[in-house]
Amino acid sequence: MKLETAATQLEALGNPTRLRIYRALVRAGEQGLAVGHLQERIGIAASTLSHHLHRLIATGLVGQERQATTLICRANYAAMNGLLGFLSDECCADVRSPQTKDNAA
Amino acid sequence: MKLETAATQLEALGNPTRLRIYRALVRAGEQGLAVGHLQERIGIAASTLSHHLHRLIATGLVGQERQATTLICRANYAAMNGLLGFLSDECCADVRSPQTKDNAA
DNA sequence: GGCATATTTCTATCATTCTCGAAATACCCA
DNA sequence: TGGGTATTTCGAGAATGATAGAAATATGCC
Repeated sequence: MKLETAATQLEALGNPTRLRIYRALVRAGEQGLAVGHLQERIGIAASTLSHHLHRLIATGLVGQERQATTLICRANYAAMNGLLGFLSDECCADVRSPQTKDNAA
Repeated sequence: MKLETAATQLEALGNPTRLRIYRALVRAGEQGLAVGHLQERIGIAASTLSHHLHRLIATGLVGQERQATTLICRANYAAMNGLLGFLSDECCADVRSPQTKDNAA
């Protein structure tokens, strides 16, 4: 994973409102959660929620699927695992042997 | 860990420049890295680097220690582990059993 | 087609962030 | 104390982000 991709995903999760949204979606599991239900749960304006959802979707952390008039949102677990992998590989895994890694910034 | 704390740390890592800084510090290991060396490595203005370092330090992800005229920066591995723990516990761990968690957003 | 519900897009405002150069400060050494 | 290096603070400009109300669009149902 490119550093810029990881940064974009981290930034997406780095807003309290979006982190709440994402957490709610993860807790909803495979079943997902409709935008309207998300709105009730988080308690923000629909337009604000739409804005934040777009950012999460743009990073690949969240997916959407239409079911009739409602849009079901789901957390993309693979994306989160990729991000955690990046953090582990690039930023955490070599605490005890930093010299084994390319030291370029 | 509070959600707001996690969001602040994620936001701190969610900027490409800061993620580079953080990665360089992690790779430097326990020895740490002087601000000046960081600047050479990342290639940004000293004032910009200082600004970003402050944000990383404010979140607890990075620590600083004075050695004469130079300031040594170090990654705070405990903080990163706490953040990864939050993501696992709150956002990832219960993929297979979402109903066992408090569902409030 | 017409209505109802769900969601987005548009528009606007306010706040924050990123970046850098210049000036100021901190620390050490002679 | 004077000078030199390291780093921060100040000031400013351009860009981006968060928020929400109003209007527009999408979909299904009758």
